[in-house]
Amino acid sequence: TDYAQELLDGLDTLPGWPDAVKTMQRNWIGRSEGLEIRFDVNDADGNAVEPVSVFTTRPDTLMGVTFLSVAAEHPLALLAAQSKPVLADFIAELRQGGVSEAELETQEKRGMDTGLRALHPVSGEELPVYVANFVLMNYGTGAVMAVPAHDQRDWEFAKRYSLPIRMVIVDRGVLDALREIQHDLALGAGADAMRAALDGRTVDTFSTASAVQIIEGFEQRIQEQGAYTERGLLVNSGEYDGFDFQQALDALAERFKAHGRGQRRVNFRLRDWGVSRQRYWGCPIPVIRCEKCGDVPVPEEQLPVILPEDVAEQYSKIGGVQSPIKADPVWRQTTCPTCGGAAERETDTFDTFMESSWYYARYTSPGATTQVDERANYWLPVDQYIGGIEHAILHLLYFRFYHKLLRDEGLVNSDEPATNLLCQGMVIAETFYRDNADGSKDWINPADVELERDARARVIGAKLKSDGQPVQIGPTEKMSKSKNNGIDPQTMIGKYGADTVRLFSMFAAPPEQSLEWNEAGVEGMSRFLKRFWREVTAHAANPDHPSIQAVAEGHAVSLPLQAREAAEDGRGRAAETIDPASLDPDQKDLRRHLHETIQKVGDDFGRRHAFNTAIAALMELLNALNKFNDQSDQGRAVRHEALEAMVLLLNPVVPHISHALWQVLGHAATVLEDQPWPQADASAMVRDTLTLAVQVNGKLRATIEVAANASKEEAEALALAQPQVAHFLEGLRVRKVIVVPGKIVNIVAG
RNA sequence: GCCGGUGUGGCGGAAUGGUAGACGCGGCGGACUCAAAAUCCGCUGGCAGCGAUGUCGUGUAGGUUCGAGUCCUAUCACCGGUACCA
Repeated sequence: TDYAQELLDGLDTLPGWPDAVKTMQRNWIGRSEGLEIRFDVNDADGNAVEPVSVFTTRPDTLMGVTFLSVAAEHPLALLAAQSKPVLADFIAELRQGGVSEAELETQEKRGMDTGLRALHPVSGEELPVYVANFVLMNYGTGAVMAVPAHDQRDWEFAKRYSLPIRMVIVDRGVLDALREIQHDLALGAGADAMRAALDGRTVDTFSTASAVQIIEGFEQRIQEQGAYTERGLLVNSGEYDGFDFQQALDALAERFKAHGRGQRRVNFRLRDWGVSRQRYWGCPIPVIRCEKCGDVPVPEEQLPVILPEDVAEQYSKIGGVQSPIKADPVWRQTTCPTCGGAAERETDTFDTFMESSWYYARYTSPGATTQVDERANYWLPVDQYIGGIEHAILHLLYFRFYHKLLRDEGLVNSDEPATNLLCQGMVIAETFYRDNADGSKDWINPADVELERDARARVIGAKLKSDGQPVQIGPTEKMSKSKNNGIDPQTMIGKYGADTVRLFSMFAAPPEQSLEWNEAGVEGMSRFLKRFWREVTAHAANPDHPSIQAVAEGHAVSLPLQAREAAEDGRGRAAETIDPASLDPDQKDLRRHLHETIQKVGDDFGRRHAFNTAIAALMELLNALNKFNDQSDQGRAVRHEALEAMVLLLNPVVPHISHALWQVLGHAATVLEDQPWPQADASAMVRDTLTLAVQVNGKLRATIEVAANASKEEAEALALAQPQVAHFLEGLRVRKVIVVPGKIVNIVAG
């Protein structure tokens, strides 16, 4: 918690982290500002006992406090329980229950009166003190001031135990109504002071009767339907009437400071990290307990402390649910490193997050004899960290916290452990099963199942390949042994090759989404790579292809057969160069398509991390190349440029095939990885004409081709001249035409 | 409960306020083949229509906008986290 503020502020220095993760961490750290206020407390006989402090973010509701709630472990609860057995039983019962936040928050609100009475710090009124199951000892002070009119949880509690609900916050309309009544009263009584309360305004919006109605309606809603939790204006609060939130906060902070009864305070939801776990696996906490010397760290030369390995045997003796090293009477026995007397080892182990919090730093310093060495500062922070979104809070917060610890120990010199974070999804797959007679299920691997479809290609059933009998279709879920829906990547790699499997993994979904495994999809990727291979080798087999040069230079590269034959015929000649000015429209189109693809792939890989759309763009380009049968010199030159660029663009995803094809394209002497990343040529992307969508009242009615430099007026005139447009404008008057250059013409008519 | 996310054809998904369904899978039809596989070509959101085309359509209900899958409000379902699963 000492690092809470820094962990919060550090999030603003991480533009490369997903906003969802940063938002979750901010909420988890949960910084809130408010007041800590001390309430004096009397016992049932009216004698003063220890006072209680509460933390509140809503001091403006102070005059609406009708009781106090404390956690079951709170000292006041324990004090009251001493003389009240039924309360002691209740507290014991609450401690039995679950401790997780989800359990505490969803269970029914329950409580019990302690019999103690807190004194309101402003009014002096006596307020009951309840033990409540929803108050947590480790947040704030373990005690809260309950304002049922303006806090929904307190409201539910008050309803259940018939405690008063006192309205002290209203919206502007209600306050005005209240003032109207006071104004009327003041006139009747002739009291100038009341007139002053109106801030000099003349209020005649309300009659007294309607004002009463407004106030009663507001109050009734609170009493019957639930708390009003918005910030508003204070009423029923004596000298603070009419104040807004900030005024009330400032006034009360001042007042309590003067009386030594409270102060402004920043509170964090974040709790300290309890690093011990009562279980066997995990690193033993290297501490020895000595009756004489207390807790003594295990000396460095005795590290690491090794877990016993005969636990299976031990376990059968122990039974039950205890950690084997806790139950083992022998393992713990040792001697005290300080006094040499008999002592016992700590039997708790570390939370496994202890190791996952700094492994990345240790990885920079293999073989180091200290935790990390100077290599850490060369490599860190991590440029690109990748992990599942399920780690958004715990691991990724411990990770950041630990880095700051390492920094404060002088082991690293950066503030944050990773510059960029990508949260990837899980791999999921379909599930299939058969019901057994005893109600259990036999899960069947998707690879053994064949799907049945109706005429519309919808899946209507599934059957086991081996016996042809039907199986049930289950949900698509995270791959697991228990659901038998796992696919061994090695089997897939053996069948289709590593490139194909990688390509599918990148294509099936954006990385942050879950990826649905589907063998037919993998086959599709295999088809794409085969088509690409054929496209390149067919191009290379052309007698005019530059790869011939490679053989001529004596490089014994493994060219595809056709290319090799062409090469050995000695028919090679130098590559044609592209003359952009002499390209025909189809050649220009292909070249523009190529350079637009280069731009898109670069952006998708580098900025958007949208590998799936980058691959889709390359598939489109291959489809275009496939239709491009131009065998002229310039046609081949354009194709050659496109194929080389595609090989380079695909290299990060399919390194093996692209490495081979790079050689096929005539680069026997160079390595693909040494080549610069392709750059889009702006001049190749220039368009002569653009296609605009034409809408009438927001609905698409036609498309038009306009010159790239056409004016808005020209586009508008052409749009209005379309027969389809005229048809839909019949009987209507054109009111407005919106032209968005390069995109759309929208005709608004009515 | 609270915090974060997701919801689009038969399926995975695309669309960075401007032509919804790119690309892939599946399906249908055709070519090649003695045949099958592989490969290639064409079609493929629903409804109506021979067709041109029209119309509906992005969980649900509203709203903002000339224009909304995209922004806002409410709501439903599902997924992740909720501090001892890691």
